[in-house]
Amino acid sequence: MSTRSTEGGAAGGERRPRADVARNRARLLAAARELFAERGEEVSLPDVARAAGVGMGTAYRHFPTLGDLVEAAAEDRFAGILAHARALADGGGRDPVPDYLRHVGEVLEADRGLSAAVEALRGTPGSAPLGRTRAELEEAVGVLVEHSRRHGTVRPDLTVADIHLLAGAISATVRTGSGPWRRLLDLTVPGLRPDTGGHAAS
Amino acid sequence: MSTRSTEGGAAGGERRPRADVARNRARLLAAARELFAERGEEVSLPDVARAAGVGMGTAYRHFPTLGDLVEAAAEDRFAGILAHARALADGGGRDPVPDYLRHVGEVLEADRGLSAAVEALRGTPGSAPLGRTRAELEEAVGVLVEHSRRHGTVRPDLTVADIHLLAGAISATVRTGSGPWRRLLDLTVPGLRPDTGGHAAS
DNA sequence: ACCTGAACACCGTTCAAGT
DNA sequence: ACCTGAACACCGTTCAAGT
Repeated sequence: MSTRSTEGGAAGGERRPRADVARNRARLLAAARELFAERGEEVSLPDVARAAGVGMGTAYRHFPTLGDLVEAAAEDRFAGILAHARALADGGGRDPVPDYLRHVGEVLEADRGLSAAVEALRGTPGSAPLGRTRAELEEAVGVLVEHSRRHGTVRPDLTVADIHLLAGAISATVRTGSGPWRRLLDLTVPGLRPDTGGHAAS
Repeated sequence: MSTRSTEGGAAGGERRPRADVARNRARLLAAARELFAERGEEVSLPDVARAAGVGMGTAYRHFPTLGDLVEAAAEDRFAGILAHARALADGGGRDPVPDYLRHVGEVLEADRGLSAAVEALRGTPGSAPLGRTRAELEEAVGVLVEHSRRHGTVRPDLTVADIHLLAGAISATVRTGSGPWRRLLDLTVPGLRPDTGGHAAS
C-alpha cells in the first residue's frame, strides 16, 4: 500500500514522524537534560526551548507541560533502576535489598538536578507518571523481597511498600543534600534483618 | 541626645512597638498559620495580607520575604520540639531516641501544610533560620544520644547528626505523604541498636 | 503540518500618596 | 511612623501569522 509518507495508513497506527519533528523533540530532550542537571527545578519550558534553539511554541507542542518533559527526561533513568532490580532478581543473591537501595541512591545522586525536577512535579495536575514501568518495578522488587525472605536475610513482615518507603527516604535525603544518604542506608539496613522487628520500642 | 519617644534611646534597645503595629503583626501571623495549614506552600504574601485584612504593603513591611513569615509561623513548633527533647533529657529514660523521633513525626504530621511551607523555603536566599534554637536543639539531642549510649540502647557510633538525618527522612515522608512514617520509624529504630552496626552489607 | 515569537494574562513586589 | 493599593515588572502560555 503506497501512501503519502506523512499521513499514516489506517492499518499501521504508529506513523513515522516528520524528520524535523523528531529532531526538534530530540533537541528539546537533550537541552532539558542539560538544564535540569544544571539548575534542577528552576527551569521553564521557554528556557529549554531557547537552549534547544527552537521556538517556545514548538516546545509546548511537544511537551504540553513541564511535567511531560521531566517525565521524558527521567524515563531511561527509571528504566535503568528497573533493569538493575531485574538483574538482581535474576542473579538470585541472598541479600539483594541493600544492593537495590544503594543503586537507587547512586542513580539519584548522579543527577541531583533531575531528581529535584522530578520531585517538584509530584501532585501536579496530570501526573500519574510512568504507570506501566512503575508496575513492573513493583513486581521486580517484589521478587527481591521474596528471595530475601526465603533466605532469611530480612524480617518476615517486610513488604514491597517498605522498600519504596525507604527508597523515598533515601531519595529525599539525596535531593535535599540534607545529609549523607549512605549513612542513612547504614543506619537503616540493620533494621530490616530478621528478629529485629519483635521488640519494638514500647 | 534627647530623642522623641518613638526613636529608641541608645541605652534601652528594645522599644515597644505601636499598638496597631503589634496588632497587624499578630493578625498576619494568625492568618498565615491558617493559610499554611490549608494550602501549604501555595500561599503568597498578598494572600496572607488579604486574609489578615491589612494592606499588602504592610505585610511586606513586617515580613520582607515569605520565608520570614514561614519562619515566624513555625517558631513555636520548633520551640515545642526543643522543649520535648529537653524534657526527655531531664527525664533520664533509658531509650529516649525513638520517643524523640516519634514526637518529631507527630508534630510535623499535625500541620503538614506548615511542614510543606517550611521545606519549600530551604535554600531560599537569606534562610539560615532559627540559628540559636537550632544550636540548642543540637545540644539537647546530644544529651539524648549520650544517655542512650551509656545505657547501651543504641549502637556506640551513633551521633547527633544521625538523629537529624533520620528526622529529616521522617520529615520528608510526612510532608510528601509518600507513606506511613510510623512504619518508617519501625523499620529504622531496630537498626540503631547496639551490635547491629558491625556486619553491614558487603 | 509544523514552526515562530509577539501579544496576552497572571502574579508577586514596590512606592507615591494618604492618614 | 505606618498604612494602603494602584502601578510596575516579570514570567509563563497562547495563538495569529508565516513557512
